[in-house]
Amino acid sequence: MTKLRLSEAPSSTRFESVVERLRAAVLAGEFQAGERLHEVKLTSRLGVSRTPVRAALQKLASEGLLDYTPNRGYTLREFSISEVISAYEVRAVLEGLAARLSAERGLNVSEIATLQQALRDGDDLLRNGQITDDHRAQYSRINACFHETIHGSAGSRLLNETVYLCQQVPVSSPRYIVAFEERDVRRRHDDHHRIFEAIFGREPWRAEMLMRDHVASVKSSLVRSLSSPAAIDEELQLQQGRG
Amino acid sequence: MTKLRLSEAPSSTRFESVVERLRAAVLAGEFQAGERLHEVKLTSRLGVSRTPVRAALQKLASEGLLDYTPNRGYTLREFSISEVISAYEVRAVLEGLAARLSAERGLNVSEIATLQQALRDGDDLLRNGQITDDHRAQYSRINACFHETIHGSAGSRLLNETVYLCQQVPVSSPRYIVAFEERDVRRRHDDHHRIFEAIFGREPWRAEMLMRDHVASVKSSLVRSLSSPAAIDEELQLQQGRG
DNA sequence: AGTCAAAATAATGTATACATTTATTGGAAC
DNA sequence: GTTCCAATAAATGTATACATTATTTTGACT
Repeated sequence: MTKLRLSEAPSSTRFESVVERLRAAVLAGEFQAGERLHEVKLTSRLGVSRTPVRAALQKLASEGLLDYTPNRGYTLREFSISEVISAYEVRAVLEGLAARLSAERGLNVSEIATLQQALRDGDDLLRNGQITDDHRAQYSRINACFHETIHGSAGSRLLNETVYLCQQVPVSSPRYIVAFEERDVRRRHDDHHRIFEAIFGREPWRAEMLMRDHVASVKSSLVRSLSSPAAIDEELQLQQGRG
Repeated sequence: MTKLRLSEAPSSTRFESVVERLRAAVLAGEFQAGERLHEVKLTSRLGVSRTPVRAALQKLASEGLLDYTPNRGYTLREFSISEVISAYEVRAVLEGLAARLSAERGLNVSEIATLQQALRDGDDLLRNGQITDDHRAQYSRINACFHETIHGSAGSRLLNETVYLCQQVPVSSPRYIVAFEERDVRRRHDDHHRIFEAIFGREPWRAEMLMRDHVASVKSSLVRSLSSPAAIDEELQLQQGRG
């Protein structure tokens, strides 16, 4: 019945399409921080009526990307550096919890297979000497798969939803892992091996601690990269648009 | 300009009013778990058009109270006992993080005053021998004030939003603290004193650990109370409506 | 009787007109 | 020139008609 899709669901409704297009526009920096997003202007820009636009704005606000004030509409939220950094802190404790719950509950065979495959894929990718941008992009997918499998195996929908919210904070998204250096990638892949062992071996406390430090290390890398002025400019563009 | 209000903002718009009324209806158990919430039926029931009803449904779905499927509408989400319990786990790690960040950053004078007042109010309330239901209701407010002040002092909006989501899980709301026994209330008030000391004394690690265990102890009490079959029935009503 | 398909029904998705609130503009009073 | 208020413009809030999709019903065919 439904056509075979390569990646995601096809946004059957205009509302969903507008959500994706608006989010992409925001993340691409097409609006300034604090800028107001007028419904009617977006209407002409996106070629749909106000109804799906309004719904999309509400959804993006619920994801934390926009601010909303009754009778005054939506504005692009400002993300301070400290807010971005603390998003990693939040994600670290949540993913740590996911690892602990997963270890307490135990992995099923499907989850074990997926995680082991992700580990092997990572091994293969990092075996060769040099790491290209393409490698980094591939590893980003493997990394997402590894983490998502653990989130899922924790068995808490609320936990999944809160982790999702953390990843909606602009620079906090896992895909920005491509910005990191080679030794960081290798180190994090080693982390994955140890985390899997801890969960597989039913060591909740160790799994939590390892995962927590694993995610927090991304924060550290970000802070380190933000130490150079050029990097700060770069990140600020991503966060706040090219204001 | 704006009139003085006793508690909350007055929901100037129909949309906000519908959100509150619908949420109250859901928490009062006026719908069954998995039941569909038809827009048109709610329209006649609430006396407004579909537009604010749709927006309200979307908001409640974003809070995790409803499920949504495109072209098929909204249904009341089912909350399993394990989901409710893990909501406390999530809240525990998040509030633990809030305490740590608060201790790292330091309390300002206003926050110190608020927390000390909450501690004194609790002391006064618990000094007298017996604890009535009215006392419990009062303590519930004091408790909320204490925790909210710490969340705020952590300085992370994402953290506040994720904690809010945890509290939207039906039975997980702090107001259900009234269900607990007297010695639990006293024990938790003692926790508050120690947590304040840890934050005030800039001991991040200790503050996190204490707060985490503090919130997790609520989970333990809930699990204990769920051990008796009668209590299980009671909680299930709260969760799933009187289906 | 059972199964399947087409028609009818009813729900959600969308566009749009109107209502209400907010923001802007212009001018009178000081 | 500044301040304030009224008038205007423009934005969001709401209702509703229509479009599209999902569900149910009906009836023909096996």
